[in-house]
Amino acid sequence: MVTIKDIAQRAGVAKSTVSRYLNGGSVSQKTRAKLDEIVKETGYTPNTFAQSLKAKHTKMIGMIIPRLDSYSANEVLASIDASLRDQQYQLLITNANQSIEREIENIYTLAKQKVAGIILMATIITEAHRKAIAEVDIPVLLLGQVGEGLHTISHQEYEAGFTMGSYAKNLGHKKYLYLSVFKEDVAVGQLRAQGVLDALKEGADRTVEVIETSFSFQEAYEQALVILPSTQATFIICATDNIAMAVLKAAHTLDMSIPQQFSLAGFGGYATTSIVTPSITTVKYPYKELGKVAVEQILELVSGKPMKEHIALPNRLEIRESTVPF
Amino acid sequence: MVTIKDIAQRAGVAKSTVSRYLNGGSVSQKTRAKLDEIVKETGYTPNTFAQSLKAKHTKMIGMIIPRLDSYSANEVLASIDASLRDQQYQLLITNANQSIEREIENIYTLAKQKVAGIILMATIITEAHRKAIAEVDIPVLLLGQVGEGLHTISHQEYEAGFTMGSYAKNLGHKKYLYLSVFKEDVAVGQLRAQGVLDALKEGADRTVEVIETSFSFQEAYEQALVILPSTQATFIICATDNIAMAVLKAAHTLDMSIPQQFSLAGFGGYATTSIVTPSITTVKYPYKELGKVAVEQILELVSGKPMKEHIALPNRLEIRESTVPF
DNA sequence: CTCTTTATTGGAACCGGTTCTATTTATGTA
DNA sequence: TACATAAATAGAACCGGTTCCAATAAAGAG
Repeated sequence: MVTIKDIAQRAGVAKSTVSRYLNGGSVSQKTRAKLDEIVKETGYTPNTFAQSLKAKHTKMIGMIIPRLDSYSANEVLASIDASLRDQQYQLLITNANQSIEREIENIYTLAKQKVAGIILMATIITEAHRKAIAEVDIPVLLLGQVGEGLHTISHQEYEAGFTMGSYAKNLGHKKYLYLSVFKEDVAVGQLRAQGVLDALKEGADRTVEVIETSFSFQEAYEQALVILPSTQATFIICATDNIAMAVLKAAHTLDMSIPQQFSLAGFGGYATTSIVTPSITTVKYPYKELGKVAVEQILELVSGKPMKEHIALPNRLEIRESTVPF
Repeated sequence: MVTIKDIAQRAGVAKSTVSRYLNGGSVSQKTRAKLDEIVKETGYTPNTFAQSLKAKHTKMIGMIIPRLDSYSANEVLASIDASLRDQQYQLLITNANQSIEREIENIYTLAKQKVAGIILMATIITEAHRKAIAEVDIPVLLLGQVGEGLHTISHQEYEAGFTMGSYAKNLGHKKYLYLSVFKEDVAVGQLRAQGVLDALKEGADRTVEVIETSFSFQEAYEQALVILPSTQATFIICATDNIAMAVLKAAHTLDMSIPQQFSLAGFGGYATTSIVTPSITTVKYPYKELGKVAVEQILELVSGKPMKEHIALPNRLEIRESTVPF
């Protein structure tokens, strides 16, 4: 392997000169030309580790995702990857596999890799998260969830819920079922739910039942099989498209027809919701945009500039076949 | 930041002793106990970069995936991530975004990160691939595709095709349509296709039409909209489940019913194929197993042990609602 | 044609570890 | 008790870069 020393020897200069040449310091035309040639000839590239030993950090951004098979995470990831590339940064992805411990652990692991910044897609923010973030002394950007006092980019969850609730209300339905997720998840379990409920609140002849289910397709499916036969609801709103898909499948299994027996809607804008029959009404989130903004912001943070503590992106209702007037 | 020097000073020993302590060299009970305490107290962890400077490689395995939104890639990824963790290795994921150039580029990038080994999910193996693999001097394991002279773990593609073909033949259909992908893809475009065709070959009253389409859902969908109205086929086999889903959607759009008008089958065992209606007959690939074996093998290679050049995993036909006898 | 000022350059120290060698200390054996 | 052998340790060199400082060379001013 060719090192800076080899280059220096070949060129007959000190290695500090080569280092300056590589990093844009003052070097004469003559030596620059000579080095240009030698570097090209030898195909020399500096050893990243030697560089990072002294440098405070690398040209890498670490990203922690909750699971590898999440549609939304992958959409965001793809966008972040592309944007980061434009800025000559490398993306280092680690998987927390739905475990809070692994999330924390990965923060430290990435810090050890001396990434310049960390983008964290968490589901909940615990004290341990805050402690880790404070300790690593690397900018951390939260994605999707809001963390008091931490830099955050998220979706307008409350508004999404409210939009969906209002849409449903205007269709004239009286009995609603909202399939939510655990409350510890602030973005989905609280804000999104609250938006829906607030929109549907007024009016005495309207009832909204809320049942808690899981992000997992399989679990939601099994629960739906139990709930559907007895529900009075003519409009079912699910906290995620994944849950909506599970309800759809359960309906098929039970031989119930949508939207004849009940309307169905979800959140997320997952690609599959437009493929199934009937296609499912959903709120489409701008994942690509989220990724783009996230990269802009983390790089700002990395370069020491301040950012607004919290940025929330708007979303859009997408009406499809699964919802009809009462 | 606390360094090995600090630890050494506190303990009143040389840093070489601390290094030995950390790496399991010979250290007396007394010093070991003292160091145990000091390390715990200070929360010291060695600087990875300093370690990697001398070490030939790190405890990281790099993985290059073709796209971030591929179901199969994610399944494999999840499994590899878990297995690698068990072995105290870190997984570094990079996305080639369907570009051959980026695949090559990522091989070099990962090499610069001094990963111990690289797992490459490529679609085709070019000369540039071989050149890069030879140059980086790091074990590279091919996943999914077979590369002459390179270490490979793949699926039994031909057998999968043959199984599906035989199954279809036994249902008594006469006219088949096989939606394939570009031939440069050896695993899917050649082997899988050949298996299907070979199974369906014999018999004079049987016809098989082959049309080439794309891995992309959208493109396959648009093509299906054109093909379906005029096809005579009563059994459509798609090279991937993704394509099968596209055909299903096109059928819905065109108001054609499956399996009444034609049977439909795919390959892959994607989760969504069991969710849609009708659920789609497919060949289920053991992604988890593939990941597990891949980790075993790459670690063998990393430790210098030889492996069989080519390992191919078996798969299994999964019969669902979308296919019926003629 | 000197004297400053500025642009280049070389050398040494350093980043935080690992590893080799020589030395000291402990242990076992005759 | 003396001697051989094994275990533990210190010190120095090294990995491949960056950075600081002093020295030299080139350029501009008087």
